[in-house]
Amino acid sequence: MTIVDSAEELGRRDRKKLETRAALEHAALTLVAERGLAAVTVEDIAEAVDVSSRTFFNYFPSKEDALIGSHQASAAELCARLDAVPARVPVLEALRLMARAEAEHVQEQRERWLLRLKVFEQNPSLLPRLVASGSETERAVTAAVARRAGVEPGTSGYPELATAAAMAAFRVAMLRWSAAGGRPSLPGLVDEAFGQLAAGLPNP
Amino acid sequence: MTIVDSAEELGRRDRKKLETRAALEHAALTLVAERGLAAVTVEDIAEAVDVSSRTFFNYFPSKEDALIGSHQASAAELCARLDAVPARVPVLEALRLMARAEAEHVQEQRERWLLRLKVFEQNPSLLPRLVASGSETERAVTAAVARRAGVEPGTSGYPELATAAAMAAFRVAMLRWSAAGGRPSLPGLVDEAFGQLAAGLPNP
DNA sequence: TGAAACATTGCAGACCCTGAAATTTTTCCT
DNA sequence: AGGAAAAATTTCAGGGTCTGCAATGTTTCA
Repeated sequence: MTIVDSAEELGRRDRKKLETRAALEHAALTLVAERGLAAVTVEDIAEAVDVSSRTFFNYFPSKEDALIGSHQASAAELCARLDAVPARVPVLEALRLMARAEAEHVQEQRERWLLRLKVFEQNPSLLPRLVASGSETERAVTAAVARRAGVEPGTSGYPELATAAAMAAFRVAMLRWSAAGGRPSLPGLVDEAFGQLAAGLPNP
Repeated sequence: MTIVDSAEELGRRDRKKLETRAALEHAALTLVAERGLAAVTVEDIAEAVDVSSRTFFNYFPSKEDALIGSHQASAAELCARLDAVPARVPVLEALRLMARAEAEHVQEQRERWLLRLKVFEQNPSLLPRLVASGSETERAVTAAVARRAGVEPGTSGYPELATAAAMAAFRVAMLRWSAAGGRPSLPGLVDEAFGQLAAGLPNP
């Protein structure tokens, strides 16, 4: 949405850049879905888009990053969503709202994400990166949680745990959604996971 | 402990293998702690132990794996611990006991683990691998949880979520322990994290 | 001791990723 | 339109990771 909207305000150059980036991403996803991660080289991907391999690395720092894509919510975006929730709302509830918003964002790009998740399932080495466990996003969200909870980071462990648990809930919801072919409502699955968390993970 | 015990029943060959493996692990950890992950090559590590780089790859499939080490509880071991807990104990409580046992195991190798965790903190790209994100261990534990909870895996999402949350709790406890220089009791920190989980992560 | 089993090594090679310089394309200004 | 400035792409060179394969040692056991 953001991309499409702003694309019309961009010059030819930046439009082409976005196109190339999207094409590389798409080629990477489809090729890896077909052959598996190990059987696809960067050169394959670059050739499918008809650019040099060096150009690929101008867009993505690694082969994996092309699969993860830039669709990932940026740390700043997630934190902004979190900060937008009134302070009286409990932390876990605020995290749930953040995750819901992200889930709706994902559902808007159904096909793309279902393909991506299929690739992730078939290549488990990519799984940890889901939801940006790059520890950059996690760190930022953790800091935002610490602010909200009124706790100094690094002492109680609460912000770290709440953030990690929320990420886990989101990841589980995404994988269930994917496993069910994208049939159920993703925000619904997110709510369900957060509900179990809030209830203290009682026996089902 | 397992290693030391069984070492005396092994022949010279296997004893030397364990020695070489441990030496490579130790060299990798100390070198990376000194210079950082990117500034240490496999050849550096191999040379420090006086073997060829090719031999390094006979022991570890990648540079990172030498840092993670084989001290990680194997999937089978973790599941065995989980299965050993009486069935009437709630799932989360059983996971807590499993994590505690693992924590005690870690504390027995204090220095080694503190060095490892220091390296992990300084090289965040390694963090996702902590607690066996190999998704092999996670899968096995998830299956054990599903069995215990009497749920068919892949439908409710409960086993996946409970496992992921437990792993997160363990990871947070480990990092807090490391950040505090290994002063607090690791099992205590684990208990604390699981306590917060069981309480539904209420605002602190 | 001799043979089988196994560990180590050197070598060739594919692949990943980076820096720097050369080339082409796009933009912008007159 | 014309041409200079800016930016993207490409080529090239090179270091690092990791894998087969064949050769060479070393350990084990009969």
